Amino acid sequence: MTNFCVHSWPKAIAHIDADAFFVACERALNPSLNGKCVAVGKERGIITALSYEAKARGVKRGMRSFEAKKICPGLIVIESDYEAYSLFSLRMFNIIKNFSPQVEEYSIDEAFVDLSGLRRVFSCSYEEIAKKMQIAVEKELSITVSIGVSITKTLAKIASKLKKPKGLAVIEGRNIQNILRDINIEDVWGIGSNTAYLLKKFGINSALDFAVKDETFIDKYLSKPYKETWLELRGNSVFGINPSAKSTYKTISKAKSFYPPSSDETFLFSELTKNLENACAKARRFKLSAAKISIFLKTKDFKTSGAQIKLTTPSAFPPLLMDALEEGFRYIYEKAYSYRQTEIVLHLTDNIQYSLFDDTVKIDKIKRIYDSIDDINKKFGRNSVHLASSIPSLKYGHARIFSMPLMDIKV
DNA sequence: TCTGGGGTCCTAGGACCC
DNA sequence: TCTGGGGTCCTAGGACCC
Repeated sequence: MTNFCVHSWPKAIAHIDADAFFVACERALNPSLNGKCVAVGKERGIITALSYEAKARGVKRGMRSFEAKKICPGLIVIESDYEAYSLFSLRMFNIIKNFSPQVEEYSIDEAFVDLSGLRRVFSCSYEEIAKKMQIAVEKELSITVSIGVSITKTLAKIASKLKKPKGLAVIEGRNIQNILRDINIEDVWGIGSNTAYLLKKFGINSALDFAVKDETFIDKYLSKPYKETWLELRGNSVFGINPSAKSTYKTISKAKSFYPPSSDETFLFSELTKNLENACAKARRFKLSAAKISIFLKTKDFKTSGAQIKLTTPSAFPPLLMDALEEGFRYIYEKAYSYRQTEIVLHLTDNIQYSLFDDTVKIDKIKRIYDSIDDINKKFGRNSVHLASSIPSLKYGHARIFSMPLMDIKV
């Protein structure tokens, strides 16, 4: 074991984490929800976010709504409204950017900010800068955030959780070990259940146990990401702040579970077709094309089988991907199994090149058809127009204006 | 917790090439 | 034909995150 000690502020990083964000947005829009047990996720019947009041009654994320209501009578479950939350998120990031240009939009309700050197600018301590950010967000958006300030991202993330909600905590270099002593190893950012299980076999139960392990142990048993986490816990900043807003994707996936599980070939294939159409629509919005598609079927006992198919020509138009989809489906589908989920993953590229052998005239026609389809779906809602083969999967779905047997269109 | 949906990064191992 | 070493690229799968 090695001890470590860090002095002063080699860097100052804040982690800002909104408190019960989705519910907070709903409350900002509808204050009558204040103080009540509230949860979001009505449309799927699964709790995706909940108020502290509901949490106190034992409601958990991922719980079915009806179960949650049993534990917590009077629980108000509302439909989630991602567009509204995204707007709050955007405004929250903009407020934070008034304090520092070095803001990483880590998730819809979290940001990392580099505050290094700003004490002079604001003529106050890092803690006081954080306090100002907290007040600014609450004043302008009527939502509260918790902030942690420390010398690495990993430590800042631990700090923001210490006093939630509406908390503000600072971990200074000389105080790291005292704080880490009380943090469970599985609560460290980057240490998941598998690694926590492994570490516990070596008697590492707290973040401090891990941080004081010597380097030879880390090198012997763990890979790069865990070594980085280890360094960060010891006060060596290795994860930088990435201030560019996310603008593209490497993969786009669409998955959908259903109940009861099914082994019906037509139904499963239509589910996949729908996944494919939704994924392609998103890819087209970002002007991306799939170079490869992955297809997954998940059985009712959570085993996954999958296939990957490389496309000769990258594309984001379902009709041009249907052969690949079918090929992959035939390869993995087995009658004997019941499946509970289908999933499509598009592996994307942004440079679309047509090979000499591709029928560019046909591709161009399909492109024009999809331009209108995207327009119609935008005006009338998702799935207004879709491939005929995805119809069986829509029988319990949303209302649709009309459907078009696209595959039969002569192009 | 018998498990929802959407992402990213890392690594080991195979293919292929001097 | 045999022998040996070393590099790059790609992929599938695992682990993690919110």
